[in-house]
Amino acid sequence: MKAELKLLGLSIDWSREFATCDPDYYHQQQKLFLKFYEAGFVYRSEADVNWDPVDMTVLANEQVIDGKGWRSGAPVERRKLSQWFFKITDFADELLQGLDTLDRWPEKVRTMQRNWIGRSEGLKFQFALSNGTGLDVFTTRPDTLFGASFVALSPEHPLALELALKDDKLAAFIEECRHVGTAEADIEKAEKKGCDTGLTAAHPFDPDWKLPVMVANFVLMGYGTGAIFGCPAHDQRDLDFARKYDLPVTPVVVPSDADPKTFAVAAEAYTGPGRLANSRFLDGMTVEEGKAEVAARLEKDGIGQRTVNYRLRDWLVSRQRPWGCPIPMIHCPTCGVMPVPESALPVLLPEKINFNVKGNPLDADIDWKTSVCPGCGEAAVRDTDTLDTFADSSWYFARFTNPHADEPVDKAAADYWLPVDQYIGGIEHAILHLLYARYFTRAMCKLGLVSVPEPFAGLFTQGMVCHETYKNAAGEWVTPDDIEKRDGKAFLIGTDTEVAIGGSEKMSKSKKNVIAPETIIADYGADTIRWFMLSDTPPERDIEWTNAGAEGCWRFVNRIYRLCTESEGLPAPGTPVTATDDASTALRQAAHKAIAAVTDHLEHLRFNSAVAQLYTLANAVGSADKADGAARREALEAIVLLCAPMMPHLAEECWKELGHTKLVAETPWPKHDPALTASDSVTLAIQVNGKRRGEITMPKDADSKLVEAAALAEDAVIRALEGKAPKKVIVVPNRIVNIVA
RNA sequence: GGCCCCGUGGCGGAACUGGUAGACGCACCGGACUUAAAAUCCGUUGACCCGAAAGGGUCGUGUCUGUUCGACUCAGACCGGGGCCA
Repeated sequence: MKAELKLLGLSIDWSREFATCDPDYYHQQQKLFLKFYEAGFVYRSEADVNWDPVDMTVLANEQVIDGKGWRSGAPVERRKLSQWFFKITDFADELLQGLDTLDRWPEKVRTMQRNWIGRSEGLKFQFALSNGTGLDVFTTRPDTLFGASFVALSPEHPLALELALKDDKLAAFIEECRHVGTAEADIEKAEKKGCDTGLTAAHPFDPDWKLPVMVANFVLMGYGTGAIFGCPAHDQRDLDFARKYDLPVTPVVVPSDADPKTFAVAAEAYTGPGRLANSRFLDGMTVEEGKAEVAARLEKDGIGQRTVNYRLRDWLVSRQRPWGCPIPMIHCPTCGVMPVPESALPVLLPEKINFNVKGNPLDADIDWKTSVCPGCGEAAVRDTDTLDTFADSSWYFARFTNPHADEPVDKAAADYWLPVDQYIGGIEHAILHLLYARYFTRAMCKLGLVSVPEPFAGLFTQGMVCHETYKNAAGEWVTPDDIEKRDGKAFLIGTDTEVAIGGSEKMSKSKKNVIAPETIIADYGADTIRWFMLSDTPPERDIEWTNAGAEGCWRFVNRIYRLCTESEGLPAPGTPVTATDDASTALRQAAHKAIAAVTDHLEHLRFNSAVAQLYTLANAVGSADKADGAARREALEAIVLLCAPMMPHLAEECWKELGHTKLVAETPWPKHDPALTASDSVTLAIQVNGKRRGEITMPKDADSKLVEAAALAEDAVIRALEGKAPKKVIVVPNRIVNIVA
């Protein structure tokens, strides 16, 4: 990896290099963990967690994609375990509001994070149950309270579990629910099912109105209070459920164009705006007024409270893996959970790890895990979990500012460098890494370790490099290095054995569709591959690797080199350009326009457009035989300097060939001369009734009357008008003339 | 289901706040140089039609409507692809 980066000639300060698995790094991370612990940002709790049966570890919610572990792809299971959590939910609101300050982040990523945090305002209130207890529910639609027809508990709700002890049918139902995946999407897609508890709940505004209390598979324990009231007319899940169990469906919100007396809900719940109906004192109110009225009344009665609820869950960071950063905690039978004193850090991983054990090798390593309690000095055991490796990448950028500091973060260095000006990563990090890193930075900021609340001022999400995939008859992936193409079909090199050509996918080792950079660099050189990767596709899109494209870039590299070495009659470096003939002036204009355009494109990361400008300039130089030597030198030097960020090796070579003794790297970026980028004549298109009929060349900023007269005098215009008099002439200065006939 | 993004030649893609659609590259074809080839250089290339030619015309940015003197660009509906949340 490092060798590849060096071969590509990337400008990286290797003196700051570290690996997150270095004991020094995880030593600092353990200190950071303990600071978080002291500050109350970390807690331990028993909870239903996502268990990856292949990786044999728990995963955070963010790391479960479509019900599967993000690394292993195995369907996750639910387990109840005692685990460490970062209290990221305490930061939910500021993480959400902070998104508004990130104006150099893609809107898409900000939206994804907003959705993930999932803030919703609503009302928490209590139902009085027939067994004499109270049940808290959360709703975002208190306005629909008179449309309620049941109350539902999550299968994991404590009350459900308690009732199941005496109710076999309910216990069996809860057991059945456990077999559905933990992902919300799975639960959503599953058929809505429920089981009656036998209890009833009194409507908060009418003690005589009793609602059945059910346990339902679509109610999430992790959202709100794990209990809801169901209003079938205005929530699709509730409606599906009500239809199945034949519960009443009473519309209480009526759209403005419908009659309250006849409005009915059939197969689709109505979630739009409207006026309340069938709702006693709420009748006639809007949805918003209804929400406010119900909340105010229940708050006054002391059984309700307006609350904000988040979808975001706390970040589960314990991992049952023998690599990474050991959690610096000790479990003492007497003192409980004790942090390892800072003087006893780092807690190093064992030197030898025995993987031939069931479960976590650290847990099986008696020598390693046996310790003494820092409180009472008696025998105790270490926490055998390691931190989620996403923690490692959540603060490394702060460590980079001074990677050798004795503390996790050197404040002065961090203040100098942070926030990161331009962060680049794949869109797949939109929620995981980018949310965790934002959380860490805010937590560190609260602790005074850094001064900035946000880690990355600018974010750019780049695309992937893709390539065709190949499979042999046995269905195994075949690397492109072993393929040759004949008549659009692929064969193993030197044989008639055909292989199937699959779709183009992100280059990955598992699919073997990787072109190793070393090979390409050996064939074409590092600059060709750099140029190729930038040349056609905008960086945010996926790029399709084709050899044909690379060949074209190789030609350009050679062309630039030839232009610089074979041009004749160039004056010495630094010679002022004095010629004013047309050819020289035209070349100078081309050079300065390119300087202005390339500079602008590069600043906006539009590398493909910058490349196109350089081709245009190279074409201009190539055909400027008549231009003065000094003008040609100026244009060539512009090409070399403008190419340098993309093709540094070529640029230095050409710069030397052009007679310079300093490096391009030491040379200032070129500046364009505005006098040369503004031409004094412009070509305007002439339209008749919106159709282009010709063009005229006029002095820049010519008087509209003159432009109009010139346009009307054009042969093509006269022909198109067919003798009709123009009704109206629109002159857009320096751009276009449209004649309406 | 909701929200968001995307749809332009054979291909990758240009086109700033509505103002000459297809820049630039790839590929293809033709030509020059060469005994020949490679390399290099020059030229054509959105579709269709008229013309011997010069040239001229019609259509054209997923589909259909609309706004406008003028729409790849704005609005609405739809089709297709992708993403996020369900």
